[in-house]
Amino acid sequence: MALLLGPYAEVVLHDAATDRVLAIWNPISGRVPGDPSLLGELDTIEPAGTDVYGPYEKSLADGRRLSCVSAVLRDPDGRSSAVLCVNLDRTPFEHAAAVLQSFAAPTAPPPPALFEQDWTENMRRIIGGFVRTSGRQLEKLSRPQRIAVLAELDSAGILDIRRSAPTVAAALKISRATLYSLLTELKTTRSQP
Amino acid sequence: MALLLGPYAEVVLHDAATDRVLAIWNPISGRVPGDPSLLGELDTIEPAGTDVYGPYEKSLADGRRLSCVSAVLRDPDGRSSAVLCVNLDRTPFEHAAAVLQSFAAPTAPPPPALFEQDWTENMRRIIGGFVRTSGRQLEKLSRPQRIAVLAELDSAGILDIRRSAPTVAAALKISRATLYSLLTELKTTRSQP
DNA sequence: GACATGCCTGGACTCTATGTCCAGACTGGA
DNA sequence: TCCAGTCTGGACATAGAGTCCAGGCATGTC
Repeated sequence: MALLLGPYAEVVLHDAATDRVLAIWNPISGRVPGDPSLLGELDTIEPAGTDVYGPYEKSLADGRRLSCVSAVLRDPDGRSSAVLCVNLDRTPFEHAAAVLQSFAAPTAPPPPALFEQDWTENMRRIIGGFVRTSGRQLEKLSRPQRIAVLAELDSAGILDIRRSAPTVAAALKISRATLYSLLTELKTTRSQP
Repeated sequence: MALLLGPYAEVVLHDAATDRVLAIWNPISGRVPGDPSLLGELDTIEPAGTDVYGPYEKSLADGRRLSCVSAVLRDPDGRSSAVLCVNLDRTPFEHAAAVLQSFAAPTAPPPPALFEQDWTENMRRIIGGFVRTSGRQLEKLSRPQRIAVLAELDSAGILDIRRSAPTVAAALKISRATLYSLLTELKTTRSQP
């Protein structure tokens, strides 16, 4: 697979037991065998049916975005034993697409059609992404981490939506009171760092 | 210009005095000389500086989207006398871009990044679009027309944003009371048509 | 085990935004 | 001139947004 997909795809084999990288081909992310996988709660991402997840999106620290699929490889007895991930660097395609689009595109952003109708989906993606990259369960986040998630949600405009507060609090599994407590802390530390 | 831009661009010359099409080359929109221009309040769209507007976006009934620029050609005395519009069919470019994008794109929509941060921009575009297609000034819309705009704004989620009501009312140049009046009428007629 | 610390929580509370109502003003016809 | 339809500012009731606090529940320390 690594050969077929040329220099733009990274193929990683994870050990599900130790949560570490077993082998890696064409390492875009710079990981080496033995590194922690940070798969976190991959198993619970998509409880629907198959053992193949994705395609979903991940980002590298340098901003490149990857399209990823993962497959769980199971023992004969059914317990998972390894996870195979293929990460494709999208940037070249995005660049080419941007060239084509910009040729005729108005400077105004393409009418965002229906404004992100389902903001709860949006919210869940942000929270889910944080949980996955931080590698800790939602319930076990530290206070600063919770504040960080809130900052993301806030700057994504989620909190400007009517009646969102209770929903957001529920999604973060904290009380409404705590939500506001975190929020004021976020704002004060932002103005006096 | 029509020759240069091949089969994908329509060039139209409008008579500002009679608001009708003077001449048209390569008619994508199917208009012929003598047709009404429906330029509406083009002159007030972008009061900033020059006599060249755009690029902005228009749509055809069949769904194709056009990138458009307009230039006002003035008499020596400074009053406008004609408007030259170039409309470029974006669909071929969009198709090509879509092919490239879909190759590596996750099925999930690309994280709408920052949720349409500036919803007021969004709102103005919807209102502006309505005014332009209806061809009537904002202040002179009929009640059903106002309801129609509100329906668009509503289904775009604008009204689900906190504190949007006063801003929306102001943008529509109606009072807050009227806004709610229109809104209840919209909702009752929608449930009992 | 006793205590201190830090955070979370439910509930009570205040204040602001939302939505409703109405009398009066305005507008475009008959 | 009057009338019907509509818009408006202001008064109001209610729901939602934020704030506050006395507890509760962990964790860590002695």
